[in-house]
Amino acid sequence: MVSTRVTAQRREVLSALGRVQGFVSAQELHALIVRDGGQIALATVYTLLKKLVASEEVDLVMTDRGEALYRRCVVDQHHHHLACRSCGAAVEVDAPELENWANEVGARYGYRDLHHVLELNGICASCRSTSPS
Amino acid sequence: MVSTRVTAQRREVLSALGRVQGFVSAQELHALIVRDGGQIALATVYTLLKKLVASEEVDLVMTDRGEALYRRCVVDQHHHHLACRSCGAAVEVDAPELENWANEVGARYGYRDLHHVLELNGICASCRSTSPS
DNA sequence: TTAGGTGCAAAACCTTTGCACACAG
DNA sequence: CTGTGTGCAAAGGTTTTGCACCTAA
Repeated sequence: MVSTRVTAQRREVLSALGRVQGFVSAQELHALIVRDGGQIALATVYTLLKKLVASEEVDLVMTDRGEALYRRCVVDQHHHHLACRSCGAAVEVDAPELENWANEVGARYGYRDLHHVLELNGICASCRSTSPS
Repeated sequence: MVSTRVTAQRREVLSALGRVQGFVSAQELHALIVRDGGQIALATVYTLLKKLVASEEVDLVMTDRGEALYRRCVVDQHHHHLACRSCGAAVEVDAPELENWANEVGARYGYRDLHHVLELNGICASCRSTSPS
């Protein structure tokens, strides 16, 4: 069976994600949980986050340094991210037209069961004023 | 002095970047160069790519798996791919509206130097008739 | 009872670094 | 000559995996 057990660790991770605003790395999340008295292994944090991302309960963004940042999904529908390559600040963006366009294109070429991934990134205003480059 | 020497390796990297469409990882680029008879160390590929990114001659994006992907900076519009998850067959697709939309969204949130990566995938017609999943 | 969850440590991964040698300018 | 570039291997960081034990349902 593909059930999902409610363990203390799972509760800790979800709780910690709820206590944080914005994105957090797996390591930071683990540190936060332990710091607050929770008991959980780093590997378990990774495992849980991976599942949460797979089930679309958590958003994932990558840093320029190759670090994964996680955040509890705010919006319930399919959306994309506009992320800052410098500080990681991200905004959720809807792209209704894109969804339609993707399906049209897929249909045109006979593709079914379509998925799409869109990643938008740039340098946000505050980073531009902070680091003159 | 901060000069830039034209070495065989540097030429190889630039040449390889030119031969590739879209984004490539450092490792793939290294493999490509070696495969084509070039002689270069993986570490050197990383070193060169890092410099090229710093000097804005090359674009950088991160994968969900924490892998860095590089692409030679080009001003002309790029295209996207519609790939089959089963057999890998891919079609090149233009998305002129997407380019505009991406820039609009970026501007709305004060983001500059925008990049975007769009990946479309599905199951192609021939795979659907061949393998009944 | 039993299948999924957890912890630990080792392994896998990509990337960076230290240092000696090579070579473009 | 000079100092940048290169190669190698070892080290760095993050994430995954193997395996034995644990536990929610």
